[in-house]
Amino acid sequence: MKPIALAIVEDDPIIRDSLRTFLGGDPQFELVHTAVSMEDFLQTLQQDERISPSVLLLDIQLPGQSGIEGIPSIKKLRPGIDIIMLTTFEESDKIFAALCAGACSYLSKRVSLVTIRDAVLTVHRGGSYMSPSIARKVVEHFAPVPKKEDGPLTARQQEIVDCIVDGLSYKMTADKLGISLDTVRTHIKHIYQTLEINSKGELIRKALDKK
Amino acid sequence: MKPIALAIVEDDPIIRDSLRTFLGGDPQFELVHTAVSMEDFLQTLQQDERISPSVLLLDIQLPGQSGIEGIPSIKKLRPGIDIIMLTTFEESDKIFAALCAGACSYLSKRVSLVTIRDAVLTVHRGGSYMSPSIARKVVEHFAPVPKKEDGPLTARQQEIVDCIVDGLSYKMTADKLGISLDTVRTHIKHIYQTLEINSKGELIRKALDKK
DNA sequence: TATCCCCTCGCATCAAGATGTGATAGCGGT
DNA sequence: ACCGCTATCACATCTTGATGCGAGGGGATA
Repeated sequence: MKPIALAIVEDDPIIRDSLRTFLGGDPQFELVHTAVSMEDFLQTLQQDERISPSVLLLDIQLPGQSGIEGIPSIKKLRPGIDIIMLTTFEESDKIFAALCAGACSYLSKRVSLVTIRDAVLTVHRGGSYMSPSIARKVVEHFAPVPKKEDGPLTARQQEIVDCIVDGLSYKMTADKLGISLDTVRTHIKHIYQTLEINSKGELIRKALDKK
Repeated sequence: MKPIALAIVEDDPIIRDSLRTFLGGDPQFELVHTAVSMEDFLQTLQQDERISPSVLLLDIQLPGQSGIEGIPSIKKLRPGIDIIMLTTFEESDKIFAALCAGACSYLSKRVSLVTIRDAVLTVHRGGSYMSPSIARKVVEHFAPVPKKEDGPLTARQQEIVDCIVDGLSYKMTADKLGISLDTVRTHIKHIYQTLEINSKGELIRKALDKK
């Protein structure tokens, strides 16, 4: 089994050294690079093509460019790299920003070195490890609340909305539903009042959002 | 420490019994109910208010109503319950459907009983445990691919699109960007030509689709 | 320099949408 | 029988959007 090429970007010397010692001393890993800032790391990747870690432990809070901001640049230079974010805080915003940018795991720094080691192994096997509390935030993103309420619109109103969202004009909608143009207008009026909006654009967005 | 009230819904007698034996024999848990189908379980919840598990292990593949379909009903009867899905397969569709319905963890049945036990404890502490391969699918949902291809629009055009999609009118867009209404119109015109569309509605849908 | 693309702006016109006032009719519940 | 809700339609008015024609300035490039 070839060792896993590993890189670390972390500004705190204490944490950096403890990671370096623990992971670097493990024959499963080969610590190919350690940097103290995004700028540092990116420059190294650019200058030396041979440095190609397969997993990166990346601090989220860095002086200068933050870890999250740097992810796109890293991915551009080494597309296949798997990124594990390390963080002190567990703010939802940061979590989602990091995941959207392309991170594949998100760990609180409070976890043990063993957990971090296992996370690296897991990620390298194509998995993903999340701290439990972070995972919970992620799943809550999918089901913000048992708010499965289908809009407070009547069946007829929903039909009109569907037509509009399908790109039909009022006229075409009227034809399709076999009613008059003015009736469509009236429905739209009521729909706007109900949804507290006032333009077709907002209607389409609302309708598309909840799908 | 009070034991965690636990329920199990699982049709396979072998898995059900092994869960029952292992978890039921652990003093950390109190196994308040075991059902073989959704229908069974829902009926029990309805008939006996006292049965109020705080964590539910729910098979996804059940005869009759599936586990996913049943989640809304369960949540309606016992809103506070934390649901851990158990599954044989790891299809993205099912995973997301379950999470959207309100499940808070998702486990492959291949994992060990110890892992399942730990997942229950984790969930009860307000966390969430995901099998690594499932977690990976979840994170990929956020960053489908480094497919950051911004449409064939110029930077300026994209700014206008963003405004429109944000619900602004041409007038408001013009004000926000500090240009004239006519200029916005001109941009829109070009954007429509480029994207081969001819209405604000289509623009919004296109823009929203690729996000 | 000549050329091309992009951003900017103006005017004009017609279509589409937003909004108000009002009216008729059916259906279900009190 | 009366009330409330929904669906239907009409007319009027004003705003917004779609589109065509034209034009000047700036930057990049051949």
